[in-house]
Amino acid sequence: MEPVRRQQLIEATLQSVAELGLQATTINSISKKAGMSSGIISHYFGGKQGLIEATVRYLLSSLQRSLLHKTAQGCSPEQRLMFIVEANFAVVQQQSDTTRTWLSFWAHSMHDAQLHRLQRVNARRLYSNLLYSFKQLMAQGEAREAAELSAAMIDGLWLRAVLSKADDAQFDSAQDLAKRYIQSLIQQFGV
Amino acid sequence: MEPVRRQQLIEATLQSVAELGLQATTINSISKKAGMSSGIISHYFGGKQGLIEATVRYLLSSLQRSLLHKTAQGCSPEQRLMFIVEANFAVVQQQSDTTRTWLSFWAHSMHDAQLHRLQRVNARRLYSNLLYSFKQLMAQGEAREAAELSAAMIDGLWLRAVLSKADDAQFDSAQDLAKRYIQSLIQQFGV
DNA sequence: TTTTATTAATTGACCGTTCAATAAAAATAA
DNA sequence: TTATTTTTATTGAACGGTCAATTAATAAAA
Repeated sequence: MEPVRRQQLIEATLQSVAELGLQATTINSISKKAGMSSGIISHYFGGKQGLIEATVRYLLSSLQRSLLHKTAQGCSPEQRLMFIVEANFAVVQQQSDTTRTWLSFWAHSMHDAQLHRLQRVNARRLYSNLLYSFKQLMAQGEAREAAELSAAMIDGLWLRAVLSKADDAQFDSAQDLAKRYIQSLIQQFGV
Repeated sequence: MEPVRRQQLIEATLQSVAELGLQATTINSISKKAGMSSGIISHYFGGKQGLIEATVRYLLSSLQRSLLHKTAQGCSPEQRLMFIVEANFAVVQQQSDTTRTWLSFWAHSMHDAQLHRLQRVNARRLYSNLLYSFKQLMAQGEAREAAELSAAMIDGLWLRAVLSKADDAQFDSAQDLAKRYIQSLIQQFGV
């Protein structure tokens, strides 16, 4: 029963944060959405904080899993870079907007040590995923700069799309810009 | 007395949000920092919400004012673009980090209509400030794309620096990357 | 005195957590 | 099989604390 309930509560949390924001998300708003009692949260997660943290961990591993799945049967470095962009933008894919949920969590990470650790993992992972492929296309020094710039461009396009409450078409357009930017980096620095 | 008190309360709000986050900022934490009673907030701002909104407005106008000041006695399009970057990164300037304060506000804007309007103003202003200078250096179509990409790059570098709790040196390094990126855009698209 | 500025105590709503009670399921004994 | 006990899963009311907002009282200035 435990793994089922944990998953249900995590999904209810995602829904509640997407809808109300982290600020207005309470154990009541979550448990009501999950169709359970409020006490169950403390029972399975030790408290609200534990559930929030588990939810972020779930998002993180989803992102990672989606990238691994796309690159499972090998691909070229260029293609892998495009997959990284897709994975990072496709956080939207699932029902409702998980995007604003990420933003809530990252903003909160500035004042929460545990969440900040998770944020750091996420930022470094994007960078090293990019670096790995760039290194196969250019010298190490250029690859590092390309990875840093690409990471910033992806996050920046994503952030501006989220904040302006962009629709799917606008998200796709931002994703295209990110891809074209990476291709221009390859052309500029590639051997 | 009113304008003095309003300014004091706005600055106390900035301090409190930078220190505790928007989530944990209460009318008590603000009024204590300002050395006043909690009731004064309702008196001058109608309530907590009004004070938060006034604080964001103050940040927005500070940003705009700082750019206007730098470009007061005319400058070349390239130089103006560099000034835009500086203005957007120098939100740090004042004591303590105002940066995480911005992040708190923008995250909250996803669930607050009034704040969302202010965010939209800010995003568009950065874009059109950039566009104005790019148009003097390249064709309109290229200028539009350059402005969009630059805005995303600035925001992305800024976001990653804030989230990783970068120190002043790392912030400067991010700022340099942004400037160099804009220069590369000019070289690429410039007539 | 009248007006303005400010305080500090109070109010009612809501927060997260705890916990005794209960329902359902599983195990054991008859 | 049936009856009984034990374990597991879940509830929801109660508690202590904190929030934003209000308000009557007070101090200072005009």
